[in-house]
Amino acid sequence: MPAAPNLEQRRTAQRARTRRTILDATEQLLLDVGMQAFSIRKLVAECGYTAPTIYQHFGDKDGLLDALVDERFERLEERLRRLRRSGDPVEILRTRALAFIRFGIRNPRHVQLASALRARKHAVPPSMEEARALLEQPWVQLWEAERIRAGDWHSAAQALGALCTGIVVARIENPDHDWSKTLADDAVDALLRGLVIDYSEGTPRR
Amino acid sequence: MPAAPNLEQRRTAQRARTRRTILDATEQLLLDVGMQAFSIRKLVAECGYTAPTIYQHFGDKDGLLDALVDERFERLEERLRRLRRSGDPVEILRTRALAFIRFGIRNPRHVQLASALRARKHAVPPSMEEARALLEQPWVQLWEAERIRAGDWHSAAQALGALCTGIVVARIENPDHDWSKTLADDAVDALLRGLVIDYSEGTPRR
DNA sequence: AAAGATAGGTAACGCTGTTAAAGGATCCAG
DNA sequence: CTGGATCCTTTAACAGCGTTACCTATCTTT
Repeated sequence: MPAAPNLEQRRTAQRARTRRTILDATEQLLLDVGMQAFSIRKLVAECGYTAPTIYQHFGDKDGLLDALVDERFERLEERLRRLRRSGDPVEILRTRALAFIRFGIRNPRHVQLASALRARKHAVPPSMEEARALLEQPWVQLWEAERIRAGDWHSAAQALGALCTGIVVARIENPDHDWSKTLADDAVDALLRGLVIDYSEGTPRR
Repeated sequence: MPAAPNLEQRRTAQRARTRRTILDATEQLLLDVGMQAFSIRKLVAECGYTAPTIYQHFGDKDGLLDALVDERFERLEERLRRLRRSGDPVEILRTRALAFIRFGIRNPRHVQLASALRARKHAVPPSMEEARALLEQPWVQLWEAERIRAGDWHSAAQALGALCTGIVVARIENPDHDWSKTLADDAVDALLRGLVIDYSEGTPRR
């Protein structure tokens, strides 16, 4: 049987609860009115707390949105970690890249927010950096196995990263365009074919 | 010898001049303070005109920025048109894609602005759409020559477009990262190798 | 029971985009 | 040469924004 909760424990628990409430309301309002029309005033009108409370917990409007984005990107990090780690590094790359793209397409507002936040401050949410690292890491093995066609290891990793963000950004920025259903698969496959030496044809896919 | 300018001609000339002044001041202020801190008040304090004048000419803050972006992207369109149109379509694609990326890297503020504007309104600057069309057009020839490896024609075009915007966005969003000097060349080459059937090795480049 | 910390509320400051109403300059008709 | 119409520009204000100095109530500790 657990001991009665300490004072400090209760306090931090309370803090966590109000943080949660505020974050949930933020997410809801953001989905309702869009990130352009989102404002602290509307948020406090809906979430029950008042402005200074929010500033006490998150410091800043950007801090609040940062927290929201970071939290969501932690899910991506988790998912990437859950995918299999062993086997052909190219296959790992392919799987992670597709998961990355899928996540971006399913969370357009958060991606957009992350981009806007990075545009004004220099800070990147740590979970996002972590996800990128997971997407770059398998390239090291390929490099050591001398399976990278041209250029250095960074170049290849950055190329795949750029392709992923490019697909996500393009699809987010004009969702009405009739995007090829197989775009992500085709593009990632093609880039990997072009970058890696012996991934030309005999891949298990298709 | 030209006739004395008509009244209407003189008026539109005058309009064009003030438009020019305002746009130049906008560009300057934007470069000075960054797009986050840019405001109409600061603009009117620097350009000599007052707020309603600007609203008369551009309708809106977004309209003003739209005009600025559109104007700049017309340069890209021109440059893409100036590049050679004949020869191997793959080579045309490669050249245009690299010009596209180069332009984005050299005009980060305008690209960022275009992205931000597209995020709130649905409108895309026409010159930007034109540039994209120029980047997609050569794919049709490749498709007719049955030189596209897998998927449909749209898929390939969208993949290359996504890679280009991805590289630009990535480099703009964190300019401090030490980007591989050959990233753009390597990435575009690799993707084309993976997408097009007989572009594997014997390209004139390198 | 007194004292002190702490979460939360009140009300204000300075800034923003935007616009209604008014002021002039410039051109045509008589 | 003069009266009137048509633009273009300015003055002054509105509503909403992010943010913060100050105050209040509640609850733990001594």
